[in-house]
Amino acid sequence: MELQKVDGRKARGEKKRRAIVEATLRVIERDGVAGVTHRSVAREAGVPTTAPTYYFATLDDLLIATLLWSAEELCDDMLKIVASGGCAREIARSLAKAVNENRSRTLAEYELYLLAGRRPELRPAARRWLDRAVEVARPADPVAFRAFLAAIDGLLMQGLIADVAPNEDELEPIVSFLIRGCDDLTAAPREQ
Amino acid sequence: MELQKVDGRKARGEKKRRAIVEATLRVIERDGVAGVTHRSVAREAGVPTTAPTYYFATLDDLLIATLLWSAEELCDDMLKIVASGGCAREIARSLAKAVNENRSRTLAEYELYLLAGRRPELRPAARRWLDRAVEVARPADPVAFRAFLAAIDGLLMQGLIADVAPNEDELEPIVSFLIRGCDDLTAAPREQ
DNA sequence: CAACTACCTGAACAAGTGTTCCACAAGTTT
DNA sequence: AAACTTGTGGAACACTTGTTCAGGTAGTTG
Repeated sequence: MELQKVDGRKARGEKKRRAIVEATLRVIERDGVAGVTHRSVAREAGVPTTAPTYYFATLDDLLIATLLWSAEELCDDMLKIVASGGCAREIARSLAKAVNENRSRTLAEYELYLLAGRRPELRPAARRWLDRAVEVARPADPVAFRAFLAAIDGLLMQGLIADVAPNEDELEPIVSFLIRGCDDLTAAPREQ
Repeated sequence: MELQKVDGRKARGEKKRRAIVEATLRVIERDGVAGVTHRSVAREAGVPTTAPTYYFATLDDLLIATLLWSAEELCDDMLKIVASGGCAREIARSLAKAVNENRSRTLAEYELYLLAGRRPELRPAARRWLDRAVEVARPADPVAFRAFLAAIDGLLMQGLIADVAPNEDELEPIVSFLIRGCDDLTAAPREQ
């Protein structure tokens, strides 16, 4: 009991810290990275103006913390897409969901990508889902798999700038084309 | 002579206007959309602080004008990639150039994409190269072609967040995989 | 030449920014 | 209990932002 006893103050603080990060992500989803200010985040999180400054030395630190955290969600989302049993229908469904129901989240995730392009420290986080995808899929044909991963990014981005986002029926044939040849994406290690 | 005589004042104004747009694009390439302010643009263009406001009612108008204009360059660049004679080597070379020599320009172009995601008025411009690509290529297999176009976006984006951007040798096999089946992308109807 | 017009800009303003500071509240330890 | 640590938040500061505006300047016209 005494062992895992933690300072109640720190516990509450840590909770608030996470609340601030989550509020920041909501702001990014709504208004983009440009809309992130100490005050807008504080308002969104329902904390005083100075709270974000207290928990994060600088606005940049808050942004980076938020994006690193959101990168894990990106990773999960993407892996869910990739590992949809290698079935084109499932993959197409996930992609369609990303550009429709989860549009703002997807948009936020690509803001992360872009920011990573300018800030090397964010790159490992932004790239993580790509590395993990290769790990879990163990593709028989690495080249085909890289093409597949690239196309996922492209389909999502292009889906975000379409007048009406594509649905799963439109996406399915394209996905089919991409995964033909890597019949079962997760198959490789068996015979080798 | 008298016919095409234009007010010298207006001519100078139009020139300055274009200089401001070009300066804005340079700022975007260097610091991203976030770095665009009346003052930063004015400094870059070597004009007084109020000049951008004079020529563009609002900062947003300036940003939109710049992005619409840059979208034409994006279109040209992308078409150059797509229409590299349908040869994988050429396409790979163009892609490698985009993420190396022209890295900052490519980054700026994806800022346009992302902004278009949030501002419907920018979407037609951002999408233009996709439509034009289909026009000029007249692909025999539209599905394969869409997959190819998506993969271009993905390869570029992923190239931008890599620790070391890929070179043409790494890209070539992936491109080859993508255009297999659409042997000659520009082949379909040869009836001129 | 002067009159006119259209373009241009320096100074200024209100609003919003990141951040600091300090008094104080809440929790923990001695 | 007192002494300490940690969390909290209102006021304030220096600074940057977008935008306005009145006066000035260059180009055109009579």
